[in-house]
Amino acid sequence: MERTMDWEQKTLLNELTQGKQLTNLLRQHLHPSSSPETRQVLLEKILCSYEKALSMLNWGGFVVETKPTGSTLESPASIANSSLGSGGSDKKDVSKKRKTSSGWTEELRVCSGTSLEGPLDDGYCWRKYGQKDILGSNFPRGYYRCTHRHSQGCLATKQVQRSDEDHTIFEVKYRGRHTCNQVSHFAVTSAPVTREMSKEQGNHSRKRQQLEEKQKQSQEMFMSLGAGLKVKTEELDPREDIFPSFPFPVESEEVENSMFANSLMENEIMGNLSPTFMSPATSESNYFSVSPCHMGSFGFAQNMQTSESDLTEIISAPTSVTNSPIGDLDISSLDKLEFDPSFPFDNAEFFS
DNA sequence: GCAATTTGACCAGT
DNA sequence: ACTGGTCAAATTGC
Repeated sequence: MERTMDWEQKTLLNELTQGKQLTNLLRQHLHPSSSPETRQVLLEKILCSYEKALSMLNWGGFVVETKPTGSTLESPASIANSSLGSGGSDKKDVSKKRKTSSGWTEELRVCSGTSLEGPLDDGYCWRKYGQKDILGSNFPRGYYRCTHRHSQGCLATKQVQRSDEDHTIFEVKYRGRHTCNQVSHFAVTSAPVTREMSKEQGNHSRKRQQLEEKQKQSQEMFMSLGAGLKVKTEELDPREDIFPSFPFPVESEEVENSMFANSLMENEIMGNLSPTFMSPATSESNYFSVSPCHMGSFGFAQNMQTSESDLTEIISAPTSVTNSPIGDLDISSLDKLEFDPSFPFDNAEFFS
């Protein structure tokens, strides 16, 4: 019902408020004594907040100018808020409105080719809210939204559908960005828990309760799947891709785009995920300390569509999965920092 | 009893 | 009119 609007407004308000607070912070750090990095970060976050807010207001128009610079700030919430009209249907504003495909920011293919069937989970808690038989598809498409939709107003959603060609492949589309504080251990540990396949397998498990169990499982799964996993991003209309707003796997692409891509990519492609960079501990701790834009900036991955198909093959699931949590962490705006040992989080205090 | 899933209905875009 | 996305009541499971 009106909740949708409330959330949007709330989110919008939060962004604007955040922008204001960050601006104040920046003002405080205008002193010469303050480090330039700090100011830079604050600046980016401020921009991030405002872009989010603006994009929210412009959802329908897809107006988000992203700067191909390192400080990829994009409008996260925009997409998320876009439409997932939550609950209220009777209200004219949002409700059961159907968004065109353009709303989907990312499409991935998760292939679990080995013993363990089912797609990898991205580490978030999803709640299924619908299923549809799609014309021309042998398998139904499942619709999921973030479990924290109501509690935290997280508007992230995803679609999962088994591939006709290869039923071991799950095509996953994401839309919206997680604005919840959810930090999944799966994600961190790259554990794949597959809710989307729950139906097919009749394996319904309540996440929290069985979290640990899953974690184990998924880890094993992950290990076994390892090489066999593939995560592909499919090309979308360039225009539609303006919003690369999805945290999870997409990340791999972003990494490619990012300035530090080279070095990182090398490592990842070679199968050496840099644990240091994405150590769970780091992720989580940073997650909270640097959350202002944590959902915000993954974009620009799309620019890379060029060699996507090839790269994606290379960029094995491990990478994306492993990274997913981080993606959520806000690599975007902090990307540089993440890799800058000098910057670190002694500055994190600013983001409280 | 609560939370998640299922599933038919509803709605809007094409 | 058809199709895809979402809602929400009913169902299921813990």
